[in-house]
Amino acid sequence: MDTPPQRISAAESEVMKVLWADSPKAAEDILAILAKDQGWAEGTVKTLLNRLLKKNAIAADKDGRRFLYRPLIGREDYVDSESQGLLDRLFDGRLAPLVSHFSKREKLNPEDVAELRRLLEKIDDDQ
Amino acid sequence: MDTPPQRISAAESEVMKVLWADSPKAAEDILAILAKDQGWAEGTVKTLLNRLLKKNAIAADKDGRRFLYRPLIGREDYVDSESQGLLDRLFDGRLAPLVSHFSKREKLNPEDVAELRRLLEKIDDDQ
DNA sequence: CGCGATCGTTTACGTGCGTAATCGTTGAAG
DNA sequence: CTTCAACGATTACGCACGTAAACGATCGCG
Repeated sequence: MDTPPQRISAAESEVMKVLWADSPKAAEDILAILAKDQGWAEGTVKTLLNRLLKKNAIAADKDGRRFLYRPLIGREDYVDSESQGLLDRLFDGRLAPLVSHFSKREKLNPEDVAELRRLLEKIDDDQ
Repeated sequence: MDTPPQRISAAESEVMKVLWADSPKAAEDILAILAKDQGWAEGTVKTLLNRLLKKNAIAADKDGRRFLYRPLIGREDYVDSESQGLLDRLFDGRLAPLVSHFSKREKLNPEDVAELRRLLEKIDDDQ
């Protein structure tokens, strides 16, 4: 009876980020990282872990007296839905208008452009 | 004393979208569009308009007995902050990783690729 | 064997949001 | 003038979220 994928909030995604970087991890470790990076108190992190558990976004495997947490949903899937959502909302679902937007806004430095070019070449080669 | 730019919520952005498409507009017109597109009731739209007013995202100019609404913040600025936020959160603020993500996910059709290539050429020409 | 530290669970609370009903004002029609 | 309809303003309400404190179980140490 796994609940269908629910939405992961911004704060929750910070927890996911930690787990995606390296898992499984004990609550203590997660807490340590988030206390440093986000300045969150222990209770905050505990709550977020529980909400993620309820959403079936992570799993907790008993390891002796504590639990080890690991992500159930992949980072790729999360990133995918988030970015697709933005593209749909703002750019009619198309990537090019987004790039165009950034270039108009001069948010593209030469390095970015070079990397994009490399990417396009690679895509060409692949097909 | 214009309050610093506040965050525009998803529902509110639907109202903005209507105004960005064509403004100024009377509440009645906005309502008609959103009732059709989003299925919103009158009260809902009124509330959103007021919240946007409080956020200084739109202005209301008296036109006889009614008001005509117009956006105060530009669509470009909104799009900019939204997309920058996503890039920061998910792609370390860089555009290339996002494009890479989409290509890996096979979300790029040849048409997209062609358009991206055109864009890059144009950017090259411009500098 | 009891006690305290350590985890996880439960409860809490203010805020913003989505959605809407109700209130109050005011111009227009009779 | 009086009353009605139209419009904006105010109030409402449940839910998710960010943030956290309080509670409860449990394991290891003395």
